[in-house]
Amino acid sequence: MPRFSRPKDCKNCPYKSRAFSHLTPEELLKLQQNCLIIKFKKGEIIAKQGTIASHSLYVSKGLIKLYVEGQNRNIIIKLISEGNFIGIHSLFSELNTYNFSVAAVENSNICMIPKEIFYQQAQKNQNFLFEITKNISKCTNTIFEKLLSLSEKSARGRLIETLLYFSEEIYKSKTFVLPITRKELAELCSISTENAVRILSELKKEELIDIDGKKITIKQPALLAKLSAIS
Amino acid sequence: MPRFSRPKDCKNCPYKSRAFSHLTPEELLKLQQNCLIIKFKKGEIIAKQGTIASHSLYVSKGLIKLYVEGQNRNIIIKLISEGNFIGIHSLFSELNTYNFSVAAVENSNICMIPKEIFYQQAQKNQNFLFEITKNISKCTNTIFEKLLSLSEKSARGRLIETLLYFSEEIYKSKTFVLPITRKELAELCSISTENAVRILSELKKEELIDIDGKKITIKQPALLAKLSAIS
DNA sequence: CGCGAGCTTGACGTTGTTCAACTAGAGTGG
DNA sequence: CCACTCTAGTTGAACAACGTCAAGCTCGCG
Repeated sequence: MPRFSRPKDCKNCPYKSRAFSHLTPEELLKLQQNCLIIKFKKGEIIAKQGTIASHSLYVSKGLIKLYVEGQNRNIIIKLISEGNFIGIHSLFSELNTYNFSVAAVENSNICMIPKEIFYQQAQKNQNFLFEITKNISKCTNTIFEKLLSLSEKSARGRLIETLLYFSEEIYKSKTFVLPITRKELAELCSISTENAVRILSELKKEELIDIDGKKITIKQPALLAKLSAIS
Repeated sequence: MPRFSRPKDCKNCPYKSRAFSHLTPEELLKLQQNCLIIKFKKGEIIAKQGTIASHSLYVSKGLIKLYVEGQNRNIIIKLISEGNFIGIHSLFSELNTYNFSVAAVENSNICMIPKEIFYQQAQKNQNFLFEITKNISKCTNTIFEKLLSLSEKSARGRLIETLLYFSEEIYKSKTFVLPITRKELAELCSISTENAVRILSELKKEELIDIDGKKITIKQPALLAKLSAIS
């Protein structure tokens, strides 16, 4: 099985970005012809901190993590699911090297368009660029929220916040299967693995959640939301 | 003395944004005619967290702080000096309310252009929007760096980093006068005021810096840089 | 069957916050 | 002009939160 391919029909792709709906059929075709879909297996690195951002990256299938390699441990900035660009702001910043790494959390397909083509398109179509700009703004807000969370909340508050994020935003269900390891969960909250495990155990003991391996059930969403807000 | 005025000659303003150099004389004039310069005294609030972003904000004189009001204490995200937009990403995000507050650290002049006018201009002139997009990307990177610093470094490391920032980036001198109080310095590093004072005293005792009230001298920049990186 | 990775728990030390007390200087009103 | 008050700055001590180290456990895989 080939590890890469050309997209067949971007126009009718159910996962395409809203930005692409602003393009003319010709413009879309041009991007399609220059786009490569690369398949990444779980755990594989998609982009590496410090390398030059030569392509736009877009998740067309799967789940990836955007993280920074620290001296001791990594920090996961966020998970990105299908239908979203990855760190698109890096393409527009002065120094165009990635200040983060990207890896596949699940088997994923990534659409890659050369930076120049993407740039040309942004220069040509106002609404496209506008949509990209909004995208970057949203990304800024996400990081902003994370900064606040890190600065204001305790480890417990951040972990609860993350669990609710999975439950409410990603899976939209009170029961879900964590797609990541305990270590990654900890890295996502910027706490130690041991502390993450400890807090999970406490929350179970307090009957706020239920745990069965990677299967987690939110038992008291309202109370947890309150706890996350104040602690 | 009036607290607000219309700009007289944006074209020749020495502090104007690079984005404005992409405008035609007519476009610039239109912005100028719709722009208000508001004078804020030290300590006054320029924009309040939760309110709607109705104008673009630009620092044409002075120094301002962009901060978030927490339950216990504030968190200063960054200081912004003259020649820069303030939280421009808020203008382009879905919900257009500020998720931060802005206040004058020194007496400052702020140029305000109604959002609609600014938007129209962005829609009309490709290069202008492109420059704004780069601006937002840069802002994202700044917050990103702050997030990393907060997650990786100790209080001591963050404080040293901030001192070096003032010395190297803002004042470009080994001796400078802190424009902010100890409390604000602490909020800028996301630590308690007491801890900030304590660390400053330690650094003085260790002969790494010198302190005389708000006047600070960096005595061993290289060593401090090293300390900031690893701690 | 043994090995390693992921997970879990306990013990302990470090870091940083909070509380409390004190000082210095600036501004205010009698 | 002097007492008063308020804020900023400073230092010490107690305490809580969190990370680190160590040990053991389970499960899947070679």
